[in-house]
Amino acid sequence: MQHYIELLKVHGLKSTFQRLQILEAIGMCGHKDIDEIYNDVIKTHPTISLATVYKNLIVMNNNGVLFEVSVLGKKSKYEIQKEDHLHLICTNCGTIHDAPLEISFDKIVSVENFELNKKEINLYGTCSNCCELKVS
Amino acid sequence: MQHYIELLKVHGLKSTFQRLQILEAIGMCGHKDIDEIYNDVIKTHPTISLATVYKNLIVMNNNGVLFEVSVLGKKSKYEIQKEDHLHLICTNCGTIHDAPLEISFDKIVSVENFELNKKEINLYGTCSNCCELKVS
DNA sequence: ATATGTGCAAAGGGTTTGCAGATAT
DNA sequence: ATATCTGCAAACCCTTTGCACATAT
Repeated sequence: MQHYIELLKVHGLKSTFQRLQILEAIGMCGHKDIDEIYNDVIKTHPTISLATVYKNLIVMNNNGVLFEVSVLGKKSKYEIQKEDHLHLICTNCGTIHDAPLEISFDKIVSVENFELNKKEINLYGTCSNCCELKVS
Repeated sequence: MQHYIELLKVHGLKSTFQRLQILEAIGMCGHKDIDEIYNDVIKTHPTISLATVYKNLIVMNNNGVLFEVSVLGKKSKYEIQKEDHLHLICTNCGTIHDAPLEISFDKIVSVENFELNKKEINLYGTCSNCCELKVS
């Protein structure tokens, strides 16, 4: 909680109850799309507006408080600012799992003279949980 | 042209003039979003409907003829089926440049027991062209 | 011959916007 | 005190859908 207040302050955003609830909802499981966030937040704040969630995701994304993770064919999910990692996206159950990114793109970036700002490494497939279910 | 007819046939889709034009438009520069494709195709086929372009992008994507490349904050672009590669996406001019993907994700995938089906590696930044323009 | 594809127009639905009142600093 | 944020409702507009006609195989 205090942590999120700091995070918002660092990025020049006011700490509203709504923003903190949104961050709590995302932090709980790592990655959530707007509907999951909204359905989570209305439990503790029944009068929050979906428009407010939209506005805050945009503003917090623009200010680097959280990041959008695009998911092919689905709505984007959002995660809280964290160090470099890749995403294992299960196309069966929809969960996203973070994994360490031990890869450097220095070579290709220097060859292409590309000024790198942001990486999005998404691997799609079936997670271990869903693999087990398929077998049994 | 003949190449695209084959490509469609291999994936069980009929070769219509509209589909071939869409593939031509994409093939011309590698990556295009729906509006760019539509604006290209109407030059040679003024009566094509935007709905037809939508339907065909969906159907050709589902059948593996082409692939969707998600671009954060913008509309997805589409590319024709090709071997593994990564994308250098310029946030200034919007162009996407392909680069070889000399990386294996075998290790992380086996550690996580993940059944990998599809990779999307997108690097965002400023391309060499736009870098030069900024300096001068 | 017939399963598919196309074009049109309308429906649908997610996202954005404007504004008055509320809130954080 | 005041700049910012929230909630509501309406507007927006991208995307999808249904249907009659056309086309590929």
